[in-house]
Amino acid sequence: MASLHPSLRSPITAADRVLLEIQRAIVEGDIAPGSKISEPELAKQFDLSRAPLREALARLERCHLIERIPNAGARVVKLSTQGLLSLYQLRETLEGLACRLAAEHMADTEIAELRALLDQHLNTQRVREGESYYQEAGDLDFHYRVILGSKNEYLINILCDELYYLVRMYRVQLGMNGPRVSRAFDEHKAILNAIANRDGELADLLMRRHIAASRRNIEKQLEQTGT
Amino acid sequence: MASLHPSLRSPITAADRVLLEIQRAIVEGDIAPGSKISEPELAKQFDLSRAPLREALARLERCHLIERIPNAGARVVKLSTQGLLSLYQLRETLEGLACRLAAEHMADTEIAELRALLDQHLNTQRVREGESYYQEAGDLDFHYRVILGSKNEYLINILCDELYYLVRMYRVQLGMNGPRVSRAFDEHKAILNAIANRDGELADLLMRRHIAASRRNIEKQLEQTGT
DNA sequence: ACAGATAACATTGTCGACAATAAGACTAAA
DNA sequence: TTTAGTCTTATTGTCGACAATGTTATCTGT
Repeated sequence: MASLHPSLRSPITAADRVLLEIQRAIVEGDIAPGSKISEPELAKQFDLSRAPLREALARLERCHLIERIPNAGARVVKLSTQGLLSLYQLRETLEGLACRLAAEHMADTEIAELRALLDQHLNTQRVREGESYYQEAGDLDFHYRVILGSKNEYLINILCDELYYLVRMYRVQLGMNGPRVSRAFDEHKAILNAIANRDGELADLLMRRHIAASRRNIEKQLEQTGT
Repeated sequence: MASLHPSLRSPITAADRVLLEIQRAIVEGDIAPGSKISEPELAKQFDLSRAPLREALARLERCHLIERIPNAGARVVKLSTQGLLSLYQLRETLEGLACRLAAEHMADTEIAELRALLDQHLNTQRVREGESYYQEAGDLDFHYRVILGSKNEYLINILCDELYYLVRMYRVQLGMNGPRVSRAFDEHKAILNAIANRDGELADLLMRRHIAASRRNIEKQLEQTGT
């Protein structure tokens, strides 16, 4: 694979650590959208030199969390309805493809594991109803596994390493919760069944619908908050 | 847009220059696939320090031309049938989407310009029959404009900045030529017509077929050469 | 002779300082 | 008062050196 998630790579460098911290801070809104990134300031804050920090910034740019202008500096991205639309448009298509490929390429054992995962999520959902953290983690886990099941390295890279964090940022800052939660589980189940039946076309369709529904949900939140 | 092509950005830095040079060298095979990238060596070769070089390497990794392992170094990617398949699988879907969006979002003037471009290519094709360089440039130009016409920043970024160079590497090193050249023009024309008719669905379908045909063509070359 | 440990080497990661560029403040003229 | 220009300041880009890690060759013991 071109680039693995830092936490999954053997040697963890200083740049990796600061990357994860800043990534989290941006995604969760601790660093405000649109705010300027100051290299000296951040370097002092994390107590390291600018070299590993710049490495981290390069990767943050790669996953669309910041925008850099040469000789001018970097800014945290601003969320927008247009951006959300573009992002989810892409996700629909890409994860749809991932589903179709997963239906072709996932091993039976992988499918069984995925089914076990869903059952497990269903339980935790019942126990901790309304707590969006577990729900979100479970949802991401499901999507992750399907994407990995596609066995297409470029597709995996784009979805998991480049688009994922931005998707999460929209969800965290705009709130993915409410009645959609329970429905999402049913949709996951249906997708899994399609994959298990090796029906790539149906899996594709269901995943696209699933994401479209998710998009509409967030869009609603965005309009309430105001651009 | 998250990241523009270096040559299109106002301030051109040393890292940009060396990036373009190495990029070209890798794509055209001057630096052999699979060979190790030595930072000190390249720095000496291009007569600059390792800092801008590492910046360039980070971007090369981003467009999948090299693979880096922390503390171990970077290697130029190796071409493979599997890689080609994965890449074109993705391209089919993504450029199909781009076409559908282009049919929705391109301005009439843009469509007119694209038509003019195609006519122009037809002429140069007749004049310089068989010279694949112009053909390739023209083909890329067409695809570029359609992608830009989608008006989806993430889609544009992925296709133009991340996947493009690798696509070109396969084409350059394996040779896209022969009878496919003339047929490609007709396919471009058909795609353009669909876009002009605002028939996104058809444009999507035609583009996917167009790329699938292109893939089969290269695949054939790859099998002849041997893995 | 072969396997494992060890040491010498090379390469990458990180650091602090300097140079080049852009942003902002201040002055001066209309 | 506004605006254009200049100058100051701060930030980014680049550099050379050091530290940490990976790799390779050597040495030792069986």
